[in-house]
Amino acid sequence: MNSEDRVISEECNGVLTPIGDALYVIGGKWKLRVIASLKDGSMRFNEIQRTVGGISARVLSSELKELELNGFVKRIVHAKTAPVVVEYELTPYSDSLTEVLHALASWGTMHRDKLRKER
Amino acid sequence: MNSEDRVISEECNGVLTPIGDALYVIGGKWKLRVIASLKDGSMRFNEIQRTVGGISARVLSSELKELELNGFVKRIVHAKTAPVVVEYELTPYSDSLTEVLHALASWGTMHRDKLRKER
DNA sequence: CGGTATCCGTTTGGATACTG
DNA sequence: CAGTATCCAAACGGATACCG
Repeated sequence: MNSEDRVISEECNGVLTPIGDALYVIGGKWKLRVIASLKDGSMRFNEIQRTVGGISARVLSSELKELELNGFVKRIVHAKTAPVVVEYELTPYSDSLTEVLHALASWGTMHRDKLRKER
Repeated sequence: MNSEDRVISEECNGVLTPIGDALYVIGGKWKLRVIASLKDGSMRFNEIQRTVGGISARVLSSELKELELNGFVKRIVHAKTAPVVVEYELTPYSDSLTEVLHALASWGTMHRDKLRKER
């Protein structure tokens, strides 16, 4: 990349890189939905699966690992119980996503209304 | 789904469905980036490809078709030119995504800063 | 330039069974 | 319950060639 290309891609549209960064971490079909579902409080594995709906255990498991790795979710094992109870809860850092979640949810609502009226 | 389940999934967390709706339409790796890149004004195919970066012609072509179908983008053919010139521009409806794009971009910026400081 | 067609490896993700 | 293992189908997506 030469200096003129940099001018084009960074000066003219500095929003592309941040959006790319964001999608890299919270993009995909499930991550935001898992986070949103935990907004109401901590939940157990099968509970999340039921709440999110349509996600398989295998996929949910890997999503939760990534979310933990990126600091959005904390995995809590209540030891000394049999069978073991595991809970997932949001970290304070996940609060930083409030605006994103709100914007997305309200856009989704608006869009669905629009489609309904068009039909 | 019985009525009690409905209470759980709709009343306790009515945000999941809208988020699902939104991701269905503007989710994926590229759609928001293509829209963001067109914010600065209409562009031609290869221009978009260069600006977005990392997207192949085949994929960009199919993304643009979906975006057109969903009313975010308008395809404009300047006829009577040889070779034909095609431009893509955002529709007024794509303005409804301003908040989403802004929230995502500013979160991305914040997150990148956070990672940089942690290293 | 603005794409489309084809090929093909990679990734995603569902279903099912299984384990501690 | 909280996952993991395996298998397998479908989707994604890059590379390349090609067309008007």
